[in-house]
Amino acid sequence: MPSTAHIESSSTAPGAPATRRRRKDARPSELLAAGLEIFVDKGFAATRLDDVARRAGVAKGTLYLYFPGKEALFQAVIEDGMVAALLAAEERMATHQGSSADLLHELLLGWWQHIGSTALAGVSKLIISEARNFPEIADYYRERVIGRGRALLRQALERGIDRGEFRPLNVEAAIDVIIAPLLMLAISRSSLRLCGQQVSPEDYLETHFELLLRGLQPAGERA
Amino acid sequence: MPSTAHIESSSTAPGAPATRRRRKDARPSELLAAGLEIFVDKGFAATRLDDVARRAGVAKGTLYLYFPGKEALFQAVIEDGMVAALLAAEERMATHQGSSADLLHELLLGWWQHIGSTALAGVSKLIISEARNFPEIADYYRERVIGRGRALLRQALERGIDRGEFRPLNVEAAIDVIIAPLLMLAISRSSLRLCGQQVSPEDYLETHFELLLRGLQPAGERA
Amino acid sequence: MPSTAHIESSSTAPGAPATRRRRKDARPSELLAAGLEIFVDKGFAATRLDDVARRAGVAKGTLYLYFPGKEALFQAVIEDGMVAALLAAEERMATHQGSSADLLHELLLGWWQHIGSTALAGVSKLIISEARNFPEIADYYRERVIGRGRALLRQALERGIDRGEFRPLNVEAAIDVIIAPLLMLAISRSSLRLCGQQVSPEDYLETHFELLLRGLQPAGERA
Amino acid sequence: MPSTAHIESSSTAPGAPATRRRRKDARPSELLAAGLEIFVDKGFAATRLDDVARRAGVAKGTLYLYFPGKEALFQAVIEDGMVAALLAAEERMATHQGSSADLLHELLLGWWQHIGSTALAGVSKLIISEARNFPEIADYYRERVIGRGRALLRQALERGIDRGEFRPLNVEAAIDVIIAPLLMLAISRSSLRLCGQQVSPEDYLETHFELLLRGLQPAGERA
DNA sequence: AATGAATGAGTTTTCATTCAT
DNA sequence: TATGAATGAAAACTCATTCAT
Repeated sequence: MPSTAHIESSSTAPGAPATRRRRKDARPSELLAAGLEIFVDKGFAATRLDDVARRAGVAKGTLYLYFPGKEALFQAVIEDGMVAALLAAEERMATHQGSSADLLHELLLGWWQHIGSTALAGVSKLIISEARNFPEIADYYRERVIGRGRALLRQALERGIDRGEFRPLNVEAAIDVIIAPLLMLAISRSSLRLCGQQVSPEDYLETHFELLLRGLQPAGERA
Repeated sequence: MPSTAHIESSSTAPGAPATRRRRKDARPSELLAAGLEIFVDKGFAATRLDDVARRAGVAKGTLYLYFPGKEALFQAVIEDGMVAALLAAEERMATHQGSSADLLHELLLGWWQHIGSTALAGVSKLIISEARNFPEIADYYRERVIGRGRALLRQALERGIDRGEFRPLNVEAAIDVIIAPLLMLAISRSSLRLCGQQVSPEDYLETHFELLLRGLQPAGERA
Repeated sequence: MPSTAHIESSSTAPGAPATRRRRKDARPSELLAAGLEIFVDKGFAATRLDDVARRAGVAKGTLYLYFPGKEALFQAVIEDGMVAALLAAEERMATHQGSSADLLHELLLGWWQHIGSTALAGVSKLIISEARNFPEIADYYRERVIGRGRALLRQALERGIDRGEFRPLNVEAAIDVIIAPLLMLAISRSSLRLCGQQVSPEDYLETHFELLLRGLQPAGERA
Repeated sequence: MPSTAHIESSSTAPGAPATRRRRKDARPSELLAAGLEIFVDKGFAATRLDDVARRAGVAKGTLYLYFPGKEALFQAVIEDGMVAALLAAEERMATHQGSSADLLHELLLGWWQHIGSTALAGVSKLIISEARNFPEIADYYRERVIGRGRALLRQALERGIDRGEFRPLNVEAAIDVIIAPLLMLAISRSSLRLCGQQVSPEDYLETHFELLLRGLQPAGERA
């Protein structure tokens, strides 16, 4: 329901024929949304296709009209989520003009607004839970999604270091350290608020940013 | 209930009779270890008890002599892991005398040495993956394990702030932000190195610590 | 019920309007032909109505406009095949004037030309495969088709015996023995050439006839 | 039930322990027998594994302890039947000493006694019905079983021709023609007595033999 | 008339759990 | 205690049949 990956072009012009045309084209995304929800909730093995179908408002058999099987649905769910996440990420990168600190801030908040706080956050938990059972999917996710995110951060960090805004440091390690709290936030929300939930996501992210910014400052500068 | 899953060989006391030590005690821990491994690998639902038994070197039926069912085994595995983790944590807290920075460093490294790098790390992934399916377990874990870890960190942070070694900040949020990279490291190792694996765990942790320390420094001080 | 399955193009009368002849009549025979092909190939249970429809070039739903269900289609296919086979057989029996041996030869070859070598041969395999699942159909087939064939042979044999062209023998048993190679040939072609296929159908039938003729000769006569 | 392919060595010495040992070793052949019966009756697709299990007196799941799936059971059933049939055939071939006519007679009757009249006859129907769905099985059957039968007949015919007992003729075609009534008899019994059933199998075979023998006689000889 | 999306009963298959040995 | 054969409930998947368009 929330943020279905495909932004349904339900915008059939107001004057369009009332003929509620066969659901054919809407179905897949309804199923994907339902699948995402339940897969995230229960995991792959514990998810019953019957439940997915019911949540999507169709019968079990209908699901098989659109996906050849459980695994295919799972893959489609992930892929769909990834595509949406990447689209969201790309948009973020509109050439930024401010300071590197601002850019960083922008990245963190942007992630939260367009991914972390949406249903897409669940994909992360899913990948983590099922990585061992679906290594190819995990690989793909690491390359495409994580990789993209890392690249964005790398750009920001390196620019900051070049400009003397940030102190030199082990960039790759830093990237991972910066991403971790984001992923944990996403996971936590999909899991059962294991951590990072004693405070609001906003405070959490703000604190993360503050610590990070000071942590990156060149020696001798003031906060 | 049955003690540690991993620190086996505890009773191979030199003077012990060559006769195999009472299997009764050994079996459960072998089963727990096998269970942990496979549950972490596959998740609860996808784990076949048959596989667990085989890995433990017993027949499927034997498992039922020690645990009333799959779920009970799962709970025992988690509990066992948690107990071990807590024991490891407590030992760490021997009244520390150095600076708060040192204490923090000690906490991070200690976690790595006694938990993050051991099989116990898998428990985190397990909890995350199954939290929604076993809310009580997740609750318990959050209170006991995460809670304990948070308490340790809180102590360290508050002491540092009190002593003027750290700047004042949103402690609860900071705790979460500090823990996140640790959890991600643990999870990552149990999953398929989704992140935090471009660099060695040591570099990763060191970078985390460096960033953190500077991030915590009172304004005006030099790194 | 609807006539022959295969002798299509019957009404392409020269003077017919260019407008496609009423489809209504054509559909069933297309469906029957498609049904025969696939039922023979896969058997009743393994045949998907979807495939039959596709092969007939219509949608699955269309099939239900002409037949109330799968079983009805099956029955119609068999019936249609039987009717066609009987028509073919009757034509053969135009009062024959030659020797009984010639008549026999005529019967065997005629069977081959009008049934054995056509799609109708498949019906035999179908009946054999499904007899136990559709006893009424098998009964009907035995009475009508096999019975008719047996009658033709009986006539020929008895005429030959009466005229002294053939030796007296157990006519009923002989009929079965004579028919068997024909049926096996038909079946074999619909199955996967299990036997009777080391040689051409023509040689096979010729050898059958030769053996038979000598076998029927009165004692003391030369071949 | 009749003629289970594996002659169960139930011959556990009379004094053996009464301990009805786990059925483990008896199960497969019970399942094969049950499978043969039902597969022959219904065909592959229409056979429910549940029924096979029930007929074998076990639960559905048990079947899977011995065969990985429906298709595997099917293959095993065929293979088992073939092995038994071949064994029966080989025994028949004890060096025969009489006339070629006697040998032929022996072959036909022997086939009836050891195959045609037993449950093995059903395998033929099965192969014919399912040849198109399981081409490899059909191929194997043609080579091994039919091929073996043809070889036996070929030997007999060629010997007879060499000795002048039979007239020269197209041996390969003759083989097929001779086998056909046997196969039809077997099939007929497994199907619904479509033919060859107006008379007893014995009369049928006797008539077949008589016709055949006369049909094979050198020109000029008396019956 | 024709279509093909949707349905759900029916089968195959898996696996936690039981229990006789 | 330990075993592993047996069970059957539960879930994936198929496909004949229906029906709104």
